[in-house]
Amino acid sequence: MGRGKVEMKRIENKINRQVTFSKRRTGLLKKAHEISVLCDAEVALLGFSPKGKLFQYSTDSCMERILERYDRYSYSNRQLGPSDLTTYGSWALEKAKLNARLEVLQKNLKHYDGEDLDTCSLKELQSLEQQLDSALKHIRSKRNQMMHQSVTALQKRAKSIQDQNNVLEKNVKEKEKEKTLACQQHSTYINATMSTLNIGGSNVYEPRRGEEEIGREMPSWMRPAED
Amino acid sequence: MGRGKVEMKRIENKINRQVTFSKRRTGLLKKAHEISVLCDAEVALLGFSPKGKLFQYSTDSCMERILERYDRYSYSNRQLGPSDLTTYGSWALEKAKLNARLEVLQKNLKHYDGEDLDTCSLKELQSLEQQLDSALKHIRSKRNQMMHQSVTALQKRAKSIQDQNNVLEKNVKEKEKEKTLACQQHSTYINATMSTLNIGGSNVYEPRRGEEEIGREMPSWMRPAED
DNA sequence: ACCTATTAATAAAT
DNA sequence: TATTTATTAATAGGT
Repeated sequence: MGRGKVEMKRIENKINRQVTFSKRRTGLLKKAHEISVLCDAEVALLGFSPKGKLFQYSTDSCMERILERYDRYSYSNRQLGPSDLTTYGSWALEKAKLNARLEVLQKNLKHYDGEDLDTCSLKELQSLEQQLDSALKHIRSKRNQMMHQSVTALQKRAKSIQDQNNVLEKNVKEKEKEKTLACQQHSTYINATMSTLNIGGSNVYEPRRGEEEIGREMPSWMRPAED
Repeated sequence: MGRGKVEMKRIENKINRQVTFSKRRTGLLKKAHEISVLCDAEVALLGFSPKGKLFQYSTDSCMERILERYDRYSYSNRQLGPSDLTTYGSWALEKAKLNARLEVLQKNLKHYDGEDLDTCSLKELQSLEQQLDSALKHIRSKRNQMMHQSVTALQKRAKSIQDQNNVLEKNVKEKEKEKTLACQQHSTYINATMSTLNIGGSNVYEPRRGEEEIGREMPSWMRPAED
């Protein structure tokens, strides 16, 4: 919304970026507040400007309570144990548990990244290989599906533009026909006058059509991934 | 925006409230993402639906880093001493950070298992595919290396056993020779006696070599996986 | 879930 | 930075 669409990528001009940030921050905070009020939802929003300055919003100005709830939610959702072990004494235990869990997950992730394999047995390696192979199949299938969707959407769009084009072209041809007719009538009149006054020459204006933009907006996967 | 203005107060109708929440949540997440991309800002957004279900967004899917930055920012801004870290609110934040990190890791793990791919963009899918592909290469290379090591070790062991064998065989042949000689001497003596006493026949003890055990201990990858 | 009239957000200009 | 305005985007209410 504004004078023209915006591409969803970093605004390179520093000034524009800062201005847009200010406007959009206002909008974002407003929207966060609105959903909070209208829908009885608890919302916490925080961020940093391109300059690194903090901005935040939280329902009832209570960031801490929401973060706490987030904590409890994350916790209970993963069924790691009672979520209300938030008293002083339990903190160390909780932290230890979380850290332990983190460690396990990170090790697994490392394996999935093909790192830290020296501690694996051959059997573990084989099972890992099998799992990754299967995951890769899933991912490729999903990617193909998404690409196909993109292509379909593009084709649809191209067709719609082509239709529009045909209509326009027809329109233009009619207009030219009318104009030619008018010119002929005019020059007939001029020539009659000319022959009387003995002056020569006549000009007809030829309009040019702008270039079309089909294909300018291609889906992201058609472009090479940046960095 | 919609068919008429809306009053900024809680929507009483439960259905409408839920529908509006869903729509606005989508919009809010989108706006958060947009300001993040367009303006190079780091944004974290989290909240709970009227039903209490969590939703969240964070730049680069890294809630943890942003909470940490928030933590540091608040910290330096308030210019508080380390003692403040022992207040309840700081615990909540610490835990939130850990939980956020856990969540990211678990999501990644799911992706690595080929699950939960619907929330991925095409670009994310492609990067995931690339990563898994590379990991798979590492893993296969590691596996080949281990197999090769196994084979080499086997060959070495086989050779050493063969050498031992040769020694033993030589030894045995010598022993036999000696025995044969002894027998011959003995039998010469016996025969002499025999011929005197007229008793016939003779027996030579023939030792049997035990079976060798080469190949009994094969590396685990040569066996079919159990169960 | 999809549609569309209408309001809201905002990009660019000032 | 604030205001204006043309334009796009979000969405309320309906199907």
